[in-house]
Amino acid sequence: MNRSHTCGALRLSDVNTEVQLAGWVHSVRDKGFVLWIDLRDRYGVTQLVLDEERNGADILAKAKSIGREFVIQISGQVIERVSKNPNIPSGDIEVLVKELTVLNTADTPPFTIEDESDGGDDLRMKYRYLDIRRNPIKDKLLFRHKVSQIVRNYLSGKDFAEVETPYLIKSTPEGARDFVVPSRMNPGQFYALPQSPQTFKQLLMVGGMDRYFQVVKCFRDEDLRADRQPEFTQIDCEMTFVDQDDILAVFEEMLQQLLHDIHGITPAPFPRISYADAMATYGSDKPDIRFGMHLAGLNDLAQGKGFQVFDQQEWVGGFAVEGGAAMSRKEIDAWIDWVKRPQIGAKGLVWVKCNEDGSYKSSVDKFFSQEDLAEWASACKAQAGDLVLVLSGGKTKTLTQLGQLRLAVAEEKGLRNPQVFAPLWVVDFPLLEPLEDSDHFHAMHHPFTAPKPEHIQQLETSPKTVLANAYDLVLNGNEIGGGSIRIHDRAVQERMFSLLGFTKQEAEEQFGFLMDAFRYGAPPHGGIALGFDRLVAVLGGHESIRDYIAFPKNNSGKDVMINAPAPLDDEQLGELSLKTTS
RNA sequence: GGUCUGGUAGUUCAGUUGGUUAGAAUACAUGCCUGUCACGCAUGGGGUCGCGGGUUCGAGUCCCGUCCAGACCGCCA
Repeated sequence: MNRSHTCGALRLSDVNTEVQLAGWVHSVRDKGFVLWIDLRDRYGVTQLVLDEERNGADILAKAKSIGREFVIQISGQVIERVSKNPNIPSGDIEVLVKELTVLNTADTPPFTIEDESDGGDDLRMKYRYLDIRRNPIKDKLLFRHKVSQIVRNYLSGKDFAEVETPYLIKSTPEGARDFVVPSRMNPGQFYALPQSPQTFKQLLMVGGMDRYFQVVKCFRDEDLRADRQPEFTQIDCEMTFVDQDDILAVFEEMLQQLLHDIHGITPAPFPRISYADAMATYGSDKPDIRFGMHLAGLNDLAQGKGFQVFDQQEWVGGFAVEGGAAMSRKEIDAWIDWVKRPQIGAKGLVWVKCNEDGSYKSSVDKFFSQEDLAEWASACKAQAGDLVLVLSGGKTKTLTQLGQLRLAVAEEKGLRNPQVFAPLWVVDFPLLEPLEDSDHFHAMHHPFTAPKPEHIQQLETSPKTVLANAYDLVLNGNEIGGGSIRIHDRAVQERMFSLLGFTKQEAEEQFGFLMDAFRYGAPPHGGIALGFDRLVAVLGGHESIRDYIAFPKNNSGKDVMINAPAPLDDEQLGELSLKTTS
């Protein structure tokens, strides 16, 4: 069996060439006297032609019996088309079929194998192997390959070595829920699948690997979203003898390389903003900076004027929507309903229209003068014709709500253009988050993140104010990577575990291997992990990561094609000591 | 764990206030068609209205429960 060309290769310059092609029958157009077959493979579509005069009745009859998605092989001669099709690259030629072999028949597929398929998500996932024949999915998988090649080449060129770390490891209580694997040879004991290779890559640094990367599967047993899968891929990296700026420089250049090679863009040096500024200005630690609409605090201007709703709250703030004064009452009411949804949880929404004539019209005219409203508009940098939207409440919660409203308004106004790329670094994250109902803390990044050296002495005295050498890489409102300088000092790591509520014994049991390693000359090190699926999706201009994964799980963590997960039979359960045999 | 939306032909969907034999497009089958490429034309077959219960003279439509799918909240160091 052989083919001389792929189905995307032949052009006018190949006319008169004898060729062998193989592929799937995309469509058959039977015109009676003449019959065309669109033959498809990964590389494209080539039209085959058969008629009674040139091919004879036998082969024409054979071709008439062929259905969609049959796998066929033909040999024939490339000829120039009488009627050309400018819409496809091979549209100037067709292949006059001389021999035709049906390699395999096919049932009628459950959905059309077209760019705009009629198949719903569920059906497409069940027959994913058919879905992958469609250009949009095929192209996304090839795009993923391209991104991984650029990344691998870039990192290899920077002396990073790809090292594989184990998948069967130990469960730890910090972080997400673990997927666990029972050990047959060790009854009643379990491996866990890694949430990330974090400790192993640090041990590689202790081992002197100096620069490591891995394109690696990670596993988290948490509820899913459109951009979250139970198994997902990270570009995991770690470097020795570096500070934060060194790491940011390497991975800023990597994303620049990707944007350049993929989209022909050479972005300016990425802005760096602190976590505190990101929250204050954008109400998010992963701001979308493709557009303005910066948040502004309005406490000084809006409180103490007799409007009880504001006066009772910790914080009042808002932002300006360009041209928003033209919104109808109905449109504004829709936004009021939007912020009141339980997912957002605001009690209401105050609005101020900045009229073209310099006057103001608001939902709180009874309480505030034109001068008051002018000051709000000024604080939010609103111009005539803009609309100021204002929320109040607890500071953190209200900032988050405004941030969500900002994104939704931008989406509505078409400001979230997926072809525009706005990367930035968010830096200076707090090291610790206070836990409710506890004296202990939660690691904002993870327990191995180093405090800023100048903050180490206040770890115990003022833990909430300790900042970390931790950073996130953000692209278009998506967190596509995060990392930190790690702790490499045993004593500091012990203090960190203590703040997180580990007893000395628990820390020893969970992470003794790491603490031991720190006794034997652990070098300063740090790194980053990029969410590969999400990076590929955002670079590809899409929100959902599912179509960038060959065989994704659905919302319930199920693979509907192979029907996983599934029960085990009693014998297998017994072998794994998961069922007592009676 | 929670909120919301949906489930009707192989597929994507419509189906009014509860009322005759549940429709359209597409796919499929058959026939016709001298250059198609979303080919066209004609004809035809195709339905457990997710499942269970209830209200009613009568349920795709209303109510309750349940299953499945999707989006989101919680969760995701």
